[in-house]
Amino acid sequence: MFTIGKLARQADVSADTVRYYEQQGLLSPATRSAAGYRLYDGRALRRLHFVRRAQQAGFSLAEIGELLALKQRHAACCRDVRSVALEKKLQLEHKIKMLRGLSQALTDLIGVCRDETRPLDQCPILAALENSVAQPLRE
Amino acid sequence: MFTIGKLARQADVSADTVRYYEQQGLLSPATRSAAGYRLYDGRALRRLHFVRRAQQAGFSLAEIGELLALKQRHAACCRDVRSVALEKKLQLEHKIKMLRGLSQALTDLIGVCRDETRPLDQCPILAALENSVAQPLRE
DNA sequence: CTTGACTTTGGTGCCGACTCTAGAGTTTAG
DNA sequence: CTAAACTCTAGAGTCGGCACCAAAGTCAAG
Repeated sequence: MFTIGKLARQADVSADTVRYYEQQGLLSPATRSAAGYRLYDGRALRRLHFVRRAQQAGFSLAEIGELLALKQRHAACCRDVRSVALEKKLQLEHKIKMLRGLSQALTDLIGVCRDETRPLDQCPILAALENSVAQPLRE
Repeated sequence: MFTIGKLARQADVSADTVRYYEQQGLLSPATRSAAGYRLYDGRALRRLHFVRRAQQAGFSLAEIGELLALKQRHAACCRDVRSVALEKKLQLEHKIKMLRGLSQALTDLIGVCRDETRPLDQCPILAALENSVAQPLRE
């Protein structure tokens, strides 16, 4: 059993973050010491790692909460987890498309600027921004 | 000369948004009426369009502030604008790479889950999240 | 002249994931 | 025994880009 600081160091997060996760219902101490210190065990450490890794995989804390809830319910099966992941992947790809649209719009803007020494009032980038921008992707 | 509501409608934003832009130093009224109403002219409208289009191109309000500041300085030239745009494009592409890494990590996770009816305690997705996740891209 | 639409200011709230503060109590190393 | 390091709670602050509110003043139509 170890205190919050040791837990936090092992997962490379701050103690504040651990307390925040607890407040969000993602992680709770195995028990408390007589003085009220949170005490964690190996399971808590694994759970904290789970949270961090799920974050690295792009899940929000709320979504991680769902995953953890699924883990609890024995009625749930692997398909449920898989569909959460699929849904998240769709969201990610949508976002990527939007960003690619933005990137392309910038490429267009940069492309129209040939003579870099031109004074600003003739800058085609600024002119393009005043009139219109290559449509990214509509949301 | 028109009041804030008319300006806002012409650019399809709310009057609150226009005031917010003013507070951020992006846009100010040409003058005020005797009663203190903000009064805008065509230049303000063009500027507001500029702000919105630059947003569509992926610039934050702070970055748009830089672009506008460049427009003011006559010493600046087209190259300066171009380099702001290039920088922004690099940031965008970095973000896209990160997201693609996430998406790939999710693909991997989804891929290991073959038998969807398996009970949760054998779910390979959850197992993978407990142990490690395909490294996205390190920030 | 009244009604309703508009505008003003200053303020608060929202999302997400923390981060920091203050003041008090606890544990540990020397 | 003392000083440093740690932990507790509750609450506020951060970032960006607004939305929403109230109370009061102003303007245009009928």
